[in-house]
Amino acid sequence: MAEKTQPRLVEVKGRNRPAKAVTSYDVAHLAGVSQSAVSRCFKPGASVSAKMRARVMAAAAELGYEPNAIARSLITRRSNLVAVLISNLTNLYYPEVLAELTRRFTAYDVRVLLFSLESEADANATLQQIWPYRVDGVIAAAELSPDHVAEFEKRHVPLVFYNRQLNGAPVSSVSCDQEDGARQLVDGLFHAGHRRFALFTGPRESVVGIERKTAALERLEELGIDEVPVFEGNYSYESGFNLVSDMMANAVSSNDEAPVDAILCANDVMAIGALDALRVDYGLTAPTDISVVGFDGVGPARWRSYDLTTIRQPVRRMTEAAVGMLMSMIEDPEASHEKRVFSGLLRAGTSARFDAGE
Amino acid sequence: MAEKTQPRLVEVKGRNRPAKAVTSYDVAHLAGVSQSAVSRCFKPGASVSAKMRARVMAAAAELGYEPNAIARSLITRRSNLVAVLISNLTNLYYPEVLAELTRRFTAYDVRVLLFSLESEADANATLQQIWPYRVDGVIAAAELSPDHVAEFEKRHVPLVFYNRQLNGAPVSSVSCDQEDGARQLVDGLFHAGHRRFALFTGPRESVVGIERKTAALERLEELGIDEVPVFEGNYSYESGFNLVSDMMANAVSSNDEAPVDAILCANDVMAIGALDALRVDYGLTAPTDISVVGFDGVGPARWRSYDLTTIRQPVRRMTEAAVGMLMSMIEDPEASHEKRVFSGLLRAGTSARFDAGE
DNA sequence: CGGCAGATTGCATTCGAATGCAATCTATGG
DNA sequence: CCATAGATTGCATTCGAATGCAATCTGCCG
Repeated sequence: MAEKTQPRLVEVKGRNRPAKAVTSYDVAHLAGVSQSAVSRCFKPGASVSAKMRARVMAAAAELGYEPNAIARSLITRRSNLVAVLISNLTNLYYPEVLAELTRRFTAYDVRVLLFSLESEADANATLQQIWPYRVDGVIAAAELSPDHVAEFEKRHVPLVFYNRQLNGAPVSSVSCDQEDGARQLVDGLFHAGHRRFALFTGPRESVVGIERKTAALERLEELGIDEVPVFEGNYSYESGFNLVSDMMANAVSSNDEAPVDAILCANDVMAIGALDALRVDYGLTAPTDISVVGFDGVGPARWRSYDLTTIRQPVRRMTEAAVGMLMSMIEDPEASHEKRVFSGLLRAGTSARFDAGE
Repeated sequence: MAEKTQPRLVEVKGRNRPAKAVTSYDVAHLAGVSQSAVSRCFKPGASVSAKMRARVMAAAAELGYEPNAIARSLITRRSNLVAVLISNLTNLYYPEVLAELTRRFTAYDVRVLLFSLESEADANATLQQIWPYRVDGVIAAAELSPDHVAEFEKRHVPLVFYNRQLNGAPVSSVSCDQEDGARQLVDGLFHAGHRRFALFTGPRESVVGIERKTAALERLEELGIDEVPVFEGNYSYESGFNLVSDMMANAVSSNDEAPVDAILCANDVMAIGALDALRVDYGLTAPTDISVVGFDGVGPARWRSYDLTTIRQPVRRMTEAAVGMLMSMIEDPEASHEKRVFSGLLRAGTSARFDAGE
């Protein structure tokens, strides 16, 4: 019966030619069945007799057959690929997120295409690279413009933002409650007696940074504290380090002590930079002389030299939510959008005098 | 002339159906040309008249056409995808490598499929996920067994190891000269007068770790120093931290001072952990009381609390080499294998008394 | 104006797997 | 032993772009 299939398979694909990969036709030929049978054997839940399955699998194993995902994607219109956009990978916070995301997508048998954006301008170029691959969905831990988001709509590509928003726009997102976190930090510092605050913010364009900053300032105002000096950084160690001297220079005059007693940093790495500058350049140590808090809960926040008081983002739960949300949007494109916001967990380290409870 | 093309395009693909993406047929139809013409317009260097190109591009723009990379890959047998395998992403060293790799591949118009392996056992499963996608090549910053490598050979998938080897096996690789780095560190410490060394190694299975350790021990022996206590860690901060007490407990008795005067750590993060433990638990600070050196040159090594003396891996050059090597293997599958080894650069911090020599 | 080389264009086929439909097989019941 | 419903299987087509080949067009020269 094997003779029924076309001979070209045998002739053209000897073991001497440029090494074409094994196809379902090859397997079918060897097993003496049709190509569709082979295809069905590799599709869960398809109608195949035990005998057939055994023959086909034996042949497939013998030839080392692997279904071609490219061909499959073409016909099924499902690539089983998702794109993950990350704005700047060297930010200590993202590797953990990325690792979790890939792990979870793998569980769904979905592959991750990684794109690392260096700037807003990259977004355009990156999207152009994504569309041709017909990804099933996208997770964006990077800023996208409303126009970009509209493109997703138009192309019916599910999109889930990770820690980003697009103000009122109808998009799905998973994020950490930055405002709540900022309030927790402010409250704890306030209760512990701090009254002279300073803010080290993220870069002007960072939405997350703005949320943290705004919430902190609002809360401080509610507590009757105005006139909070704000210094703009860029999430880097150096910026946290350098802002300390800016802050000191900015101080009115008081030579006797630090001009502020608590610094709220936009992220952990800046807090770490600030702590170092305070100690190295000014001989001030936390929490005795001054309090410093961060945000994110990255690994180094737990290093003993810093032991930051910070808000730990629940990365596990957030990534689980993001992946789950994207997958269900892929399954059901009609589903409506959803925003899930997770509260951060306070991690009380020793970088600040802090009083969490009532 | 548009009437010449099949009408099904018009009928089936109205604007009401489940939203199929725009295809080259749609563009061809609108422009009144053949599908092949459209295809040629999107292929650099194809034979197309200016007039034709203009018409097609106009139609394509009007419809928002994006070539389908999946379909293209099927026929060209080139997916323009590469897989990057990374053994454990949360190791501080890898995010930088990963960011560089994606950046460079992007320049070649190649997309990166990311796989993060958590253990050796994952390698099998991961490879199974890779084959169906017919990636053009793979960069492995993870251990693979000879059997795995044989699979690459068999399937003619170019493979470049990043900081891994497979003893004598004929594979391409890019790596940092671990031995040389270890020697530089030993020499510098020795010249500065250190004589009582200890080693904090990476996990037993880590090839890189073994190289660093072996080279250090050999060099020490050449310098007449035997009996070097070796403690096994796992590259983590905690392991570096904890090994300090192991080391102290292991010391003969001398209560007066540290049992060793120089610790060679397998990577920066362990060195950082060690520095913290020494300071916090034993009141010893570097470089006065003891010297600690790391390896890699990750960002936190430059943080002022640590300011590590370490070997900085030339990540830029290494990733450039890896990407270039893989791309040329893809272009020319016949090319022979190549190993490129880059020397690390000594970064002299203040975590060690150190004399780099003439 | 005829002829010819080179440039363009279209036709038809191909890549490899999935799937609707029809044909065939199997098991069951009468 | 036959009919019939349900399970299997094969056939033929499809997904969307690339490309060898042949047909057509252009421009240039004599």
